[in-house]
Amino acid sequence: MPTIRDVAKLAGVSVASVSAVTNNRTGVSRKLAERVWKAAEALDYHPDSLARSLRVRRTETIGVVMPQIASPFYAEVLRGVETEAKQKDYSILICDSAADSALEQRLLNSLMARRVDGILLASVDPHFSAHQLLRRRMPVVFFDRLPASCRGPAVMVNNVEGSFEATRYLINLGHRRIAIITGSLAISTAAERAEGFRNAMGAAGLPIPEGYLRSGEFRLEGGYKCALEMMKLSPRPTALFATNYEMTLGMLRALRELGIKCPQEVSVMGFDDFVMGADGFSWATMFSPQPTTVAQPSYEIGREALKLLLRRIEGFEDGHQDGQESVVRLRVELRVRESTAPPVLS
Amino acid sequence: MPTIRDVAKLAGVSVASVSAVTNNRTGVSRKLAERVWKAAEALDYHPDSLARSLRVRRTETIGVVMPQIASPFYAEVLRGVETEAKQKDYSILICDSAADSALEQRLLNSLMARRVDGILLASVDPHFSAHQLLRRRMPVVFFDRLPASCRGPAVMVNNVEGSFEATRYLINLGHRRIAIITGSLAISTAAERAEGFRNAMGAAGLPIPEGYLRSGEFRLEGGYKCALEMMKLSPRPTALFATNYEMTLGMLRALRELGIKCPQEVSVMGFDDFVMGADGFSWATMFSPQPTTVAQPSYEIGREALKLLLRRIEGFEDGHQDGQESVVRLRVELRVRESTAPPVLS
DNA sequence: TTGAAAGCGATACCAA
DNA sequence: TTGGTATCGCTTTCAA
Repeated sequence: MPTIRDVAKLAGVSVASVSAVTNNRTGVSRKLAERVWKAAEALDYHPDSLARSLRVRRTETIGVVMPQIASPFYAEVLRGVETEAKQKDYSILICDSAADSALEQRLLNSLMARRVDGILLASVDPHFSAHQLLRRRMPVVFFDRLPASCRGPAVMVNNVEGSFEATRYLINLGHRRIAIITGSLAISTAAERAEGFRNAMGAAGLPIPEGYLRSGEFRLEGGYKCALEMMKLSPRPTALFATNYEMTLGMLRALRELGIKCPQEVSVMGFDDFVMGADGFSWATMFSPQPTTVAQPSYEIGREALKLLLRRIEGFEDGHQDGQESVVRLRVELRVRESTAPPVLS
Repeated sequence: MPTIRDVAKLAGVSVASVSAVTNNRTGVSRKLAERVWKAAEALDYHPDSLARSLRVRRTETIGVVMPQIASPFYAEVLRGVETEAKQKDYSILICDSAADSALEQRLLNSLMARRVDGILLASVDPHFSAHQLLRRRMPVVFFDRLPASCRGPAVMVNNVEGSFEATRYLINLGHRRIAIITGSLAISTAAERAEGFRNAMGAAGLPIPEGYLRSGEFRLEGGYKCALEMMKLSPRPTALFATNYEMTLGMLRALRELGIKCPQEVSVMGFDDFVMGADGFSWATMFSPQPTTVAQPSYEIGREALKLLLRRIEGFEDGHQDGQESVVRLRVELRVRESTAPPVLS
């Protein structure tokens, strides 16, 4: 691989000049620039960004750590991050922690060793401590969820209100016995969605019987198993509320296996929407029944998170570390489809 | 950020010794090692991998470039790559070319500037030339698809045979009028799947009428639009064969909108399976009807591709560039579900 | 067993 | 406008 020295030699100039040219710095004569470009081309020269970053102490790269890239929600967030990053000429390093907090820790260390300029994090660990990051002066912005001991900066959605609205929608349909399944309540999103549910039930004077609020894993299996068990309760719920994408699918699957018709016998309220890539087709239309869901602006979450991080990076460079508690809340939206209907009279 | 010098100073030893210790090299006294570790801990020292890579001329990192991470097929391939990489202590840089060949080029350049040790590529450009990579001595392994001008190394599936079997299955069910939709025939996977289809139809002495073989975009919309049009043909096909995941969904959606019952009125053969993350639940079970598909061993593709790349990287280091044409073909598997049935007699 | 010093490939200051 | 050279943080001879 040719280095800047090779180019300098071939062009008959100094390395400083080559550097000036390749970085389009002002104050170089056309003649010299041309010679340099020609030499660079002849040698197929490409600057080593490792060496460059080492010197300038900046990588123009940010790291993104999330629990599962394959999940449509996170994939869509990622699209938002990438879009915004491309505009700002930042590269991004994508890391999938596979919902494993030890792996997450390794990935964070690796990102810091790589000297990324900042990190976007949806931590799998609800007790994650930002201490290690702050100590190393690594700018970080949380998204989707906020660990208990952190106050920001973060980009999230208004989970409480969204969950409240969704529950109220079911109540307005006439449902009285509504059961909810959330992720581990240690995770902020799960706790907030449970809170919105409780608020709405309380406001309507409705009880939440034993077994009607379950928290399990934020996964397909979690929704599946919980739905199976909830359908054994008596009195049986007339509506189920699943608080993320995977759980929604799991519940629908359980109902199908039990031969319980949705929405005729039981309504299902889901969470997260099901958009597919750039063409805007919604996956929801592929399912049967098409799930009514609380849709998060995933793409926007990604964009906002990156914007906030870049502001924070500049802040670090300028020396002031304020804005540490700024939390951006984006609005969710109820998308009514087929899986919800008034309850059967009983 | 503390550097190796700071540690050396605090421990009262030379930087060379610190380096020796942190890299667990043999031949350092326990005493010295202890002093160094204590100092490193006290300072919260973490080696700069940029500087290290610059010096050792190796990053222990490989780049993966794919057209769409959000697609379940590629996401699953990625899981395979990550699993294998973790075992071998390699980091991976994930790049989403968003089916944009200019962006793909930028990403490749960025990866090379970052001095990754090798690249895994599913190029969006069927006429991609590996010239640029070879000239810069960058080891590359293609996966999923192989550009026309390249002969390997690559990891792919036996598309021709898989498509042949799938078509034969439909024929054995009694179908005579079978239509297929593929991606652009310039892409090797699409061409191979079309070939398997033709072979099977030919072997059975069946014609492929005008309009029965369409190639469009490898997307949901492509499958959707094609199915709409194929259903207008006369005579109308009794079975449709979609040759990737998104197209399969698009076709099912089109049939539903047209009010055409699947599989009672028209059978649909799909491609790619629908597994969801590590829990092994198949997405296929969420759809109605559940699609019969040709399942690719996506996860294995990822693992094999990484293994092959690592062998290739070692080869480059040892100076011999052979194995450039080795193509690994993995086997697909027909998974019969609900979307296929014998044709209605007419 | 430990340390001094050269060098990886860039950038940037300062002098010419 | 151009060039010489120190420097970024680390590894790696080679000599002590």
